[in-house]
Amino acid sequence: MRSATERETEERDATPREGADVDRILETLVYLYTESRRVTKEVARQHGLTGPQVTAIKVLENFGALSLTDLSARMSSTNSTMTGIADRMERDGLVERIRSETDRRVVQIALTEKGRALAAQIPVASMALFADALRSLDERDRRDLTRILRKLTDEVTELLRKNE
Amino acid sequence: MRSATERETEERDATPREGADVDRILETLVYLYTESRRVTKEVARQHGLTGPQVTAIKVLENFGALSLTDLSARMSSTNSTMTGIADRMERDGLVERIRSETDRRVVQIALTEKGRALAAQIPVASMALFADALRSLDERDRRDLTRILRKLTDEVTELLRKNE
DNA sequence: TGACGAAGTTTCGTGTGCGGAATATCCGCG
DNA sequence: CGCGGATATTCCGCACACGAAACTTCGTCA
Repeated sequence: MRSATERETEERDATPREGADVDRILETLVYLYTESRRVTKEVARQHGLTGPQVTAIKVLENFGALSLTDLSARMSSTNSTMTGIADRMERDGLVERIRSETDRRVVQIALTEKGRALAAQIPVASMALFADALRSLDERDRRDLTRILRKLTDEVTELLRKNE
Repeated sequence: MRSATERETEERDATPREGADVDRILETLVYLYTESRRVTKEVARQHGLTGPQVTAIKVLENFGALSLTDLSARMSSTNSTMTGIADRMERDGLVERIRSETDRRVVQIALTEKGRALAAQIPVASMALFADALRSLDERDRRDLTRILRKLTDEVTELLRKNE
């Protein structure tokens, strides 16, 4: 398969054709992730929020006020995206921006009373559907999954480091 | 932790505190998924495309012309989203819309010559980073992961069916 | 034939999501 | 002090992403 040019590094890929199960795994993950996000959004909407807003509100509830950079890192988002989310949450009176005294570049995002009250009403942080499904796994499966995900994370980190 | 109000339905959560590993797994999955999407987008950009456009082009290469509904289903997207993606790809001469003769409601999305040529140049369908990481797993881990994901999918399907 | 509900697509409004540029501030070094 | 590189946030333009509404066409049933 592939093509004729195979000069690249091929440390792995011992048996060809094995891409089939990789494709299957990917397709399944995309399905699970997409469907979970859809449900999360639906649940959030019942509280007048969006998906990312629920995530933000729960993160802030757990960790207290965070700088915009820390908050976006926690959410695997980017600063420019987080700015918009914070804007809309500030507009709706859920959070407030507090300029740091010690470092005036930094903006702390803090829950307002209204935000805190709303956070208390929402039981799950995010991806409720996925979390429910995970809870249905037995102890052994969950350990295996954790182990495999750690390997994947290490490999991804390695690949990212290598390419930049 | 949490708070004192615990009156809610607690069918599960037999042992409290076990939500910790679920949270960890979720966080890891979100990280892996997000980072992979970022890299995919980066790779796509080197061909003048976006992430979803690469996915679409490879799906169409594999399955031939598809109706907009079928294409969006394959991509775990929605019709309204797919309309926009198709618009931009049509604008760039990668695909063309062909009205079905038998059912004039249906629009077939088909690759143009330019689109087909571009598809041939792109080796991986999508989520290249994730796929690379998956390939680094040994046989046993991959089997375990497949097994666990199947359980998760069944559970998610069940939960979705139950709630609607 | 005509009404009518169902199915396929598009349109609209809003909210992410991202990279790159612009801005403001911090820090160390001379 | 003043300069330049690094860091934090915002701004801009574009591409998703989704639900609801509008529009066209289809199938059916009276």
